[in-house]
Amino acid sequence: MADKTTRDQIVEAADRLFYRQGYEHTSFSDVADVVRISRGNFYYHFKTKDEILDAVIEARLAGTRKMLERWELEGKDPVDRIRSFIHILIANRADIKRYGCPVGTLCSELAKLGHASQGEANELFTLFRTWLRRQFTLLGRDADADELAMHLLARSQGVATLANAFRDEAFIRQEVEQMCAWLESCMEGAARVPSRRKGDGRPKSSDRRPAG
Amino acid sequence: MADKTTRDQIVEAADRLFYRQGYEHTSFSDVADVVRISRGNFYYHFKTKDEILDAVIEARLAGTRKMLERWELEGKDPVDRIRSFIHILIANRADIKRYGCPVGTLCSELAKLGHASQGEANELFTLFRTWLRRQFTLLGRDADADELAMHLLARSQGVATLANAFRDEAFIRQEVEQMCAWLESCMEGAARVPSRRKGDGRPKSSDRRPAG
DNA sequence: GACAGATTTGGACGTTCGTCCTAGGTTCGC
DNA sequence: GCGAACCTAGGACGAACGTCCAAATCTGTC
Repeated sequence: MADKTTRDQIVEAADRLFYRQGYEHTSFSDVADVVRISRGNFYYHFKTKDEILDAVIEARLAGTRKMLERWELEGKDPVDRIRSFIHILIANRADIKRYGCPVGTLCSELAKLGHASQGEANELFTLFRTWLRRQFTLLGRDADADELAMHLLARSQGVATLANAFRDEAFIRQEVEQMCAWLESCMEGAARVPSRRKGDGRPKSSDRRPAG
Repeated sequence: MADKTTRDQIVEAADRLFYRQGYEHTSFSDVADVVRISRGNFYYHFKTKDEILDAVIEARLAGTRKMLERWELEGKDPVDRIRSFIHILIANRADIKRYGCPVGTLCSELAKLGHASQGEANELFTLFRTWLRRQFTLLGRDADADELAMHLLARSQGVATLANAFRDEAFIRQEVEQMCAWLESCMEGAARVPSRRKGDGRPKSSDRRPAG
């Protein structure tokens, strides 16, 4: 902690505060109080508040990419990897209950503000979307991989929103279980996972697709 | 429009602006510009900004209750009524794409602000939850009616969040279709709808429950 | 037409915000 | 141990905010 640069400390504190209080509702003073620097010091590291936001988003993007790579390596097959995604709801349930989803709430807020960095923030969603899509493609669901990815993303978002509103962790567990069951049912009758090979002539996967 | 009281006009304009820009990001001046009154006039009708918010929430609650009653009357059976709920996503797709869900985004914002009116805003969710639960109960799903209601609420929320982030109306249609299919599959093998009678000794409904 | 109550006006007030500047301190190569 | 580059402190600045008030205007009644 002590050897981190001031800039990193600012970004880290801003990240946490933006998540907990929202971007607009977090002031320079709030961040300064946490990092223990003077308000004027910000201007040396960032010219505007928007620049801090961009740095925070960039940090989150980097963290997310790293996490997805880890899942990619650790998961023994796509189903297992997708389960990793679903289970972040469990891992972060306490924060989600109190503050909602970090991605969803940020994107929603920036959309309302008409903020210029909406696109960058949405990239966070796209990261998950693309990653999930690849997993479903690997499972032989080429035709509707994106649809399935978006479906799963949406369900996670909804769970986070309601868990936050009702302050209900049990609901998270409940829905996570159902999402995992849905994932299993998705793969019923699907061909075995191709380790690496592509285009192994599997029949079209659109014969049966429980996507809801 | 002309014969509406100033107070009603304020609430109406604030409602729209809170939805589109967020509560905190909407100033007295913004509302004043829309209603064409001076900023000072607010104090005559409302003592604080929070009071306006409470009035807006109350108006939304009243509107929602009325809508639910209408669905109750117009729907020929619970499945049909639940479909009405699902289809608000279609009816409001343009607004949802641009501003997200009015309920979800408000609750999320107030949660981040630590605002005192969180409870009142969440009551909007509870209204839907209770109504949906009753519909599922009428369908004979007593045991998991609340679970099903929450599930549907969550999915709607997720759809709204993603449709907003990706500015994607097609995704709304896609998911609505799947939700309707899910609703049908929910009722497979379920007893016929009991018109009014309660406790007709139907067997426990937990034998088969596609809730995900 | 005068009066009383309801409504509206425009601006003052104090606070907080993001931004910006300047002066002082620290670090490190030479 | 000196100078340059890096970093920080503290406060000034104007703008915007929510709040509040005194005066002006409107409305209906007698």
